[in-house]
Amino acid sequence: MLGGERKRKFRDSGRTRERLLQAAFQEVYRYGFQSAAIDTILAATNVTKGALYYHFDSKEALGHAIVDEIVANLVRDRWLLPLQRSQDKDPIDALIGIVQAIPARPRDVRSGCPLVNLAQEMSQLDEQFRKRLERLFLAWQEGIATLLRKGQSEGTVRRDLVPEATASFLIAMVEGYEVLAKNAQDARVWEVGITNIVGWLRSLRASGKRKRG
Amino acid sequence: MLGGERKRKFRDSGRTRERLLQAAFQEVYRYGFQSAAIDTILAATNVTKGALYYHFDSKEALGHAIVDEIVANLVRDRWLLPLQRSQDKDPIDALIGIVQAIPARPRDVRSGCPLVNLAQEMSQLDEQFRKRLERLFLAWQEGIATLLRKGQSEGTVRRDLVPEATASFLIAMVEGYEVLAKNAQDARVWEVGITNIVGWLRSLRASGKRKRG
DNA sequence: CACCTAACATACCAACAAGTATGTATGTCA
DNA sequence: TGACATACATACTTGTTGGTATGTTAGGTG
Repeated sequence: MLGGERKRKFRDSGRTRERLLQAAFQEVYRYGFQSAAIDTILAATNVTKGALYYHFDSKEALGHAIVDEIVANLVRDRWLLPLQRSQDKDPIDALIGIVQAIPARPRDVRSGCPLVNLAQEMSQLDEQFRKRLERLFLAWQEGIATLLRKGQSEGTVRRDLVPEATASFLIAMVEGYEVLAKNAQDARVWEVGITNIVGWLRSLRASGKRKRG
Repeated sequence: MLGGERKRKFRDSGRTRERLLQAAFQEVYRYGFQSAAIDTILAATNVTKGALYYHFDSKEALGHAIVDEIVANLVRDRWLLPLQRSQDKDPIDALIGIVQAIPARPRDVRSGCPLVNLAQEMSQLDEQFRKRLERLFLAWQEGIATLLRKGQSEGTVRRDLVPEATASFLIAMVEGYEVLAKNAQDARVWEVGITNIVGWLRSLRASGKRKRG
């Protein structure tokens, strides 16, 4: 007995917090942090203001939690974990696969990348925000750079390129197209971008392959 | 007599409008459109609310004017005119020069690109904004594509690439790095980006040159 | 069962926002 | 010179915002 799940609809602190975070993320993702309205988040979750301010000290703290928990997880799920999981594959093929797996549904394209959205809006206005976002960017970059280094030592990636700089180049391309596609509100812009990025990725291959040949 | 300039300090409608636009641009550039405060613009210009709403129907109309007049001029001055002026030069060299001429002072890097800032914030929220911004993006892309086409017909640019797609690729790179550098609040990120972009631009050259040898 | 605190709920506030109603001064032209 | 539209100035309204002060209730503990 002692049903762990049943009747846990009320007074489940962790779940309330999680629901607030999710709704807040959606609101911020849509309207930006500054224009995100607390009342909208409350309406979406059927939670009251007292409850929200019990879980989060301020709107700013709520925003920081969104970055630390939700956006960080997105980066992890879409990049860091796939990068780790492809330790045994060809690095370039792995990167191509990851890039092509970025959500390309109209809804995603129209809303843009959460990380870029927040960085663009907040990095100049709130140093706390900026630092948190920079952590994610650096982890992202480092994940790619590590894979590139591995490819270089294995002879599948050109040795003349600097892993960190190349990684940031890839990130810049992805984000740049994300902005373009978002402005165009058109998934085809994104698809063209993917094609171009993939073409560029192929150009990173070492010309004379060592392994397996 | 009839001094055209003297005592034209007051009641100069055009000048008042222009000052409002400039101050509004600065405010929007800094805080974003939604968070830009009319009162701040008024304080910065010593203009009253009645005067502002005489020149602009609404905050939205003010924002549209910023895009149409100020941001459009930035695109024109930094890209379209330089692109036209370099009709006689090697297209790749011209593009490299233009990219390297993008303002890289810390202040510019930290604030980002006005066009990207606005696109990122508004394209999903206000179709009027989006359309105006898209006009600028398309003009930008077309300017680059035209130069690439010229290079292709002259034999200095690779014939296998699609001018429009390549142009948008370049734009995505520039904007992507602009976002990265803005988030890092570090001009060095931008400089690394320029180096990478220039390297990529060189890869667009036709391998065997036809003209001049 | 009593008690206590974590987890909420309600009602309110002060600040600020965009926008407007209305008044006033200025230049122009008959 | 006087009428009149242009170009402003002032004061106000209405709505929204993040935040808070003060309750109330659930649920575990002794």
